[in-house]
Amino acid sequence: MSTPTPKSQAFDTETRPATDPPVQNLPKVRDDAPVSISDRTGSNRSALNAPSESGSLGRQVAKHLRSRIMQGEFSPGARLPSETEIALDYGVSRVTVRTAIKLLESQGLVDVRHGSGTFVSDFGTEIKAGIQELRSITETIREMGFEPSMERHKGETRAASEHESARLDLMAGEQVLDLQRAVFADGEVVAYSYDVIPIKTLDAQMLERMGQGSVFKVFETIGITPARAIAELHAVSSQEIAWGPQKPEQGLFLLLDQVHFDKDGKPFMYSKSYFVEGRFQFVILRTR
Amino acid sequence: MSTPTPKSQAFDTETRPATDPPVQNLPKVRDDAPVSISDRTGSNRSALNAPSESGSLGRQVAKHLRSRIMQGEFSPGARLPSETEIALDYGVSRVTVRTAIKLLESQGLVDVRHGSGTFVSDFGTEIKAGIQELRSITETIREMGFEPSMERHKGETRAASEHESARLDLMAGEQVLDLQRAVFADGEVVAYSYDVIPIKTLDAQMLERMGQGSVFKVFETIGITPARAIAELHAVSSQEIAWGPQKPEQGLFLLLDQVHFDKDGKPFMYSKSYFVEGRFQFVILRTR
DNA sequence: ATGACGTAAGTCGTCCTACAACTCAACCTA
DNA sequence: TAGGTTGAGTTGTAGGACGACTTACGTCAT
Repeated sequence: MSTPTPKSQAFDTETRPATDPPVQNLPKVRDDAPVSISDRTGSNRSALNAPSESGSLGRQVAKHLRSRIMQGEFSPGARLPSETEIALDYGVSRVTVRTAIKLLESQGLVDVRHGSGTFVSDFGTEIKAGIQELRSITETIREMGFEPSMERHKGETRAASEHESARLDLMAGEQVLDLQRAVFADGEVVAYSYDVIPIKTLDAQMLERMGQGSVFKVFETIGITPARAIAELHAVSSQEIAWGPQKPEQGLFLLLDQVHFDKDGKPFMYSKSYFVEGRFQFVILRTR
Repeated sequence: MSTPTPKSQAFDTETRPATDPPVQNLPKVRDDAPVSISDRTGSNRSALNAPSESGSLGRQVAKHLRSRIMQGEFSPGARLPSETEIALDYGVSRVTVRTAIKLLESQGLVDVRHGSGTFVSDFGTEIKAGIQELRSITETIREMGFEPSMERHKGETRAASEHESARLDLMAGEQVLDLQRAVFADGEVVAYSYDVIPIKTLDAQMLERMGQGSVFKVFETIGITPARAIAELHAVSSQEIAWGPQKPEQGLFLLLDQVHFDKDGKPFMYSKSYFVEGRFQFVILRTR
């Protein structure tokens, strides 16, 4: 990156070809050299450039702030540095910092008070098991301090049911992978997962790998990133759901019936997750 | 407040004086007379100033846009006007519009695409029963197109249990109002609500009014505005919960066990709402 | 001393202006 | 016709300025 095109300044590495100044528009000058600059101690300026493309700057900052909060750098109730300070720290504009903070606020992580400051929400850290955050079950379990594991009970291809076709936006009778697994936390069963995945999005090799570990990991390798899920909640009492030696006696479950969408709005998985009542704490932060 | 301090300028009126080049900078005068100005046709400029104090400008705009979307002015998948247009329409800056849109985005109502525009989310309108939106049950029922009603089954004062004291941050043995009600939609029972409210926040007159209608309405009259709730979800199977002629046979409920907080972070109500399974659709939009 | 009041500094909210980065469709060229 | 280029439109970020609110502190009269 010879002539440092100010694109995403700061966090280097970036899309731009290493070759030369892309002739943007007109004589857009801006001859400043937005790099170098001696590193102030404690600066978070270079902390952002994630693995690869991580969304907008604001989201990157939000992500980083979030992890700082989660790791206890700011304890619940504590005040964050002012927006201006944070902006200087990360080397971004205050506008960007504000979008980041707005995001965290909407997630209930912080609490912005006009004229006073931004404070870490009192719950905040407990919330991380919250449903509204889209993440895989295994991921959630691990963050709660347990060791997740899975056991495949069934994994076969079949034609999609009418209901499934509707949810996944498929042709009638299209083939799907029917995956049934038990989910464990520290060896204790916490949920039974029924996943349905359209075959067409997978090649043969994927089918096997879907069994063990996180399904989402496999999706990532083929460029499918989960962006949203729309979920329905139900209480279920049935003996037909669980299996195996740890099958719970009373057969009472909290059902999360959800369709997953990628960032283009295309559905790529339909799953019913039956959580054994009492083994898993679901928390929702409701805001206005 | 004699001298009309320009507080929330904008609607009604307008920031800039129609007179002449605003001097800005140092001698901060601002001698404008903040009224008049003919109404452009179709302008939403004056649509904001709600009942009274409605939060920041950005939130007001968000609220108004939200209702426009809900009322079908923009159908799912449709593109909203550009940020600049909306800003002109409401007579606010683009920054403000952006904060509003960010809010709607975080609620899953719209979908912002860089370089392309802002689109109404495909689900969007279904979501309005979503849990993460904090609103009273009656409000939710009404928005779903049913007529809500309530029936008080019990309403007495007693000492708070240990568990309740912990949740509500009370002294041991403090008095609370124990309210038990059945919730109906178009005459059909959909939920059983167990509410616990500290007495100290109420006067005698309030106690009666708590019985009928929305509890939140009563709270509003004494200046308590619900800002957040932290809720736990459970599946419950029991015959001890419901009562009355419409008592459901199988006794299967989705329990929303929640503590409500006002904007200062003080808990003011602890409630357990048992929703009769199958009668009420809970939808959650999960995002990352 | 004490309490009411005004003042000033700090911080979030909004505005303005100017670009940068991205998308999409129309156009042009090979 | 196929493919690349251009340009207009839209969201994202920057920077500077000021309004509105909160808080702490100092002043002053009691």
